[in-house]
Amino acid sequence: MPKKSANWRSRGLSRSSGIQVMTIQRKRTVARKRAGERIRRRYVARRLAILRAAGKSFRVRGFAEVGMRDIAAAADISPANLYNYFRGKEEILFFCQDNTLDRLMVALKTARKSRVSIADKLRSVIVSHVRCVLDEVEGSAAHFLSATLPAGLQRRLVAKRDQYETGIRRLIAAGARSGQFVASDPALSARALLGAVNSTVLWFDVEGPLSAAQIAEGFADYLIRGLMATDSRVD
Amino acid sequence: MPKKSANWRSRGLSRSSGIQVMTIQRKRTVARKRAGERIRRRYVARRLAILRAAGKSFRVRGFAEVGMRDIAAAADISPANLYNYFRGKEEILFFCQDNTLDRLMVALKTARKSRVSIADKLRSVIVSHVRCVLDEVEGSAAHFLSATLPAGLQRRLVAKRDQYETGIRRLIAAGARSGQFVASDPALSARALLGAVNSTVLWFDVEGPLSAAQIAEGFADYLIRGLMATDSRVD
DNA sequence: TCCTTGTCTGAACGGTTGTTCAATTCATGA
DNA sequence: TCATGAATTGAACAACCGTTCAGACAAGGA
Repeated sequence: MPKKSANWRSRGLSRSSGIQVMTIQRKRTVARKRAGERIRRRYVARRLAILRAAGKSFRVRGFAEVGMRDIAAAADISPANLYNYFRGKEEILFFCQDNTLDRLMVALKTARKSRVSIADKLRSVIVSHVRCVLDEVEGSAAHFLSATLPAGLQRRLVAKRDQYETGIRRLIAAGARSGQFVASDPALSARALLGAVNSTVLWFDVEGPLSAAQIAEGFADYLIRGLMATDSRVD
Repeated sequence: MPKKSANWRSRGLSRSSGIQVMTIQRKRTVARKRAGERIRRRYVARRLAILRAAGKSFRVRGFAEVGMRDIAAAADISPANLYNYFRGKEEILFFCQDNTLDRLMVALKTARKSRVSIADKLRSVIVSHVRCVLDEVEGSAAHFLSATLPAGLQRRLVAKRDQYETGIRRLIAAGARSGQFVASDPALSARALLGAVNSTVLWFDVEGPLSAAQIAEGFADYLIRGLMATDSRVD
């Protein structure tokens, strides 16, 4: 890392989901007075395109192996221009993973609210998870957090990930309490389950024999069967 | 990568398991005539120490994040001296993973030969696998092959890994044929199983609440239960 | 003892990395 | 049409990487 990045041209809309990422954001340009809507839209679109390109690269080659010049090339942009949209490489990774985690959380909450059995809720979560991380346009391996992020960003990602993991753990625990699932350590089962689904990014091939949906179904079958109490089996 | 490493002081015993690694090995020193046993032993001991130090670092921080200077520091040695024992960083990673894969294969073969049920064979493999990758002295995440190795080494590792995976797949298929396991896609189940056990290296903490053995047992319970046919359940 | 041989190291090399910056092009609103 | 500011870029920077190398050091064998 060459230099401590000092100042960055703030944009007023640095985070589309509203959360303030960096603690200090020195403003080079004064706050734009009612910035043009088209400009703003083009800006967020470019931003998204970069995130997609970077996410895809990270997913197939790993964070450390992908350079800024690679990301720039994948996004059809000059390396320097990346810094108009992100503070640096680490922030790009942060948004990739943060975005994926948000989508996982949405799927979790949706499943929790649905009026089906706990097993079916969990199945829905697993299927969504696999499709989410394997999704070609927005996918990102959410659980492979390289420990190289700055402490603050890292802490926020880990917190969100833990929230997700806790949700799954609670689902498993509830299933056990209701007698539908076998009694076991929910933390351990959750970790095994997540480890399995996350590992798909390591070998999934878009042109391979199995589609993401097929993998999702197969994994869900296996991973839920392992939780089922014997006497509640239906098959 | 600064330079194509050209010549390297060959040692005659470059590979303890006998397989020739590099195709060309220019000899700087003429073949040692009956080299002193003490010298030889000290040499392989240092070599092993380096591998252990490097493996531990790789496991907790990842291949790309660990520099030669880190490995050297962890092994209490100067960076330059590493090159007396290995051709370079990539070879160190290769030996780490190759060694782990060898140990996994041994466990697999042992389990296969034992006269127990297929489920118990698989359980033994899973338990060995978890303990193997979490082992503090020699552990290494065998399935996280960074694609940055030179093609030749990479090919050999992948071949060995596939051999292992096929073994597990066969075990699952055999269980299904015998009616002990439920019918499913063995390839998919094997991948899920391996993904789960390999992911333990990402969160395992030596000082955490769960020992490696406990994790191994818990994972084996869950992952085998998911394969069991309903009517052959005993619990 | 001396000579040989292997072990070890500090300093450096070339290359690549993430990042910055001055300058140029482009788009926009008046 | 022009002026303003955003968007973009090539070139450069400092830091770090894996690696090399000449030479200092230690240790056996004679």
